[in-house]
Amino acid sequence: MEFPGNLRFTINEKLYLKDPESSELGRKILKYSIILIDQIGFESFTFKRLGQCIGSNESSVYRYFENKHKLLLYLSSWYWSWIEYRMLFSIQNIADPLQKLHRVIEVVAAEVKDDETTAYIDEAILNRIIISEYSKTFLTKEVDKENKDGFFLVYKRINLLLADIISEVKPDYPYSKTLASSIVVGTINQHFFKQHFKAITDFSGHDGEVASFYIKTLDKILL
Amino acid sequence: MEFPGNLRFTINEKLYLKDPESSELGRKILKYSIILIDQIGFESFTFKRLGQCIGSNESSVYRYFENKHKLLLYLSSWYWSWIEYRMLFSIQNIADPLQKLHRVIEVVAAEVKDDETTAYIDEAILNRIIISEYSKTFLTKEVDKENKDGFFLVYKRINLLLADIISEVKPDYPYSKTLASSIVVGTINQHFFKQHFKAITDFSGHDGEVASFYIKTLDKILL
DNA sequence: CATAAGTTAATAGTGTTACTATTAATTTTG
DNA sequence: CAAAATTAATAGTAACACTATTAACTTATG
Repeated sequence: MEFPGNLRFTINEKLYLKDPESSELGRKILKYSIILIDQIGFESFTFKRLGQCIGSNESSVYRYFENKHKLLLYLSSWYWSWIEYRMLFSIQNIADPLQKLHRVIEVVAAEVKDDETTAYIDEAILNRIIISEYSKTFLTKEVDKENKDGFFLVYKRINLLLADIISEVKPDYPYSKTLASSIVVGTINQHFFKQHFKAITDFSGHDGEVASFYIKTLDKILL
Repeated sequence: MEFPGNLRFTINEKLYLKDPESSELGRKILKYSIILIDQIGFESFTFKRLGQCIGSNESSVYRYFENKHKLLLYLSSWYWSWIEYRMLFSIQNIADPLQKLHRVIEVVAAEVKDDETTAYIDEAILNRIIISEYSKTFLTKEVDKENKDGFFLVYKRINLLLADIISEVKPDYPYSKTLASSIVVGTINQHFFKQHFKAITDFSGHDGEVASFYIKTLDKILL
């Protein structure tokens, strides 16, 4: 797949105080927060450590993001926008619904290799962060308020895109949204189990297993 | 369903410093930590606030649990032990594998009404905590170490019990474990979506919807 | 070109959290 | 009943999340 270089997505403005893509320091914050969260985990990640990491300090980071929760929401929005883009790209000019379904599943369920879409965002590492940290963005007491603010819009759009394709494959299927959402979140869970709870998966470790499980399962459910 | 009163489960000893079921204060800690975590969320929950809540203080709580993460793991272990017990109970003397599968799904996927199993644990509230906090117990950098310590054993046992029943229904099905784990974690996700991301489900809000979705889906996959 | 205005970054703080060491009070036991 | 063991509260510490203030540097304007 070939993508235009230096892709940019529109991110909800309420997620940042100053656009991190607009300055050198901002791009450094994005790049190294991804690396640092992956390395030490979101709980141990602090703006102080990030500041040290980029040769700046805490309060400079605070001028871009209100707190680390918003930063994680920003990175997640970026990730899901990138997935959405690739989903739409992968089904361009494809007419057959089943074909579309399979391609879209490949995109959400695939292991991500680093891709040169942007210089300051390493998609492979970001994918690991989403696997282990994404659910923390909505498993909070503020979820309903933040949902109203549109912080989960891109994520929900991806779920509905998949649901629509499911409906194209089988128009009378009554659970397209539930099925879609259980697959999108399911792929993330399975990637985690594959790495940490091997006992409760049948995967042997090679690429594309998660996608192929969901494709086979969907075929049985819908055909 | 009828259960013996005052049920007790064996909880991994590494999860506590002093057995909370062995004293009045300990039982109060269990009871009110469940209520408080549900009320304010796990992030805002502190031992100081819990101490105030039970008319005691912080350091007394620390004599029972090393930190709030271990307390959450304790509560989760209790919850999954209770689910496992009810799963096994529900399939006693049932010979038909498909019947067993359906009953077991009803147990994992059901909304929990308070049950009088124990005086100091409100299962309905605990179920809400599991829905919004359980994944935080394993989405940490310590997961592999804690997995070796057996902190997730009961959870994995439930997944494997379901996988075994799937294999009984269809012995040649190659993904029983993956399917089982995607259902157990899927039910929890769907309950959350039902409450907070209604746009990505097809549920209308009445009881048993999640269970019935998974039962129908499993029937299509396996039969 | 000088100076005001605006932007950026660092210092130094505050209140809270997570956790510990110490001491005081109570209960158990020989 | 005294010694030993257990329990509980006080008082502390280091780190964290976040803010107010000030210093420095850049840009705009008369």
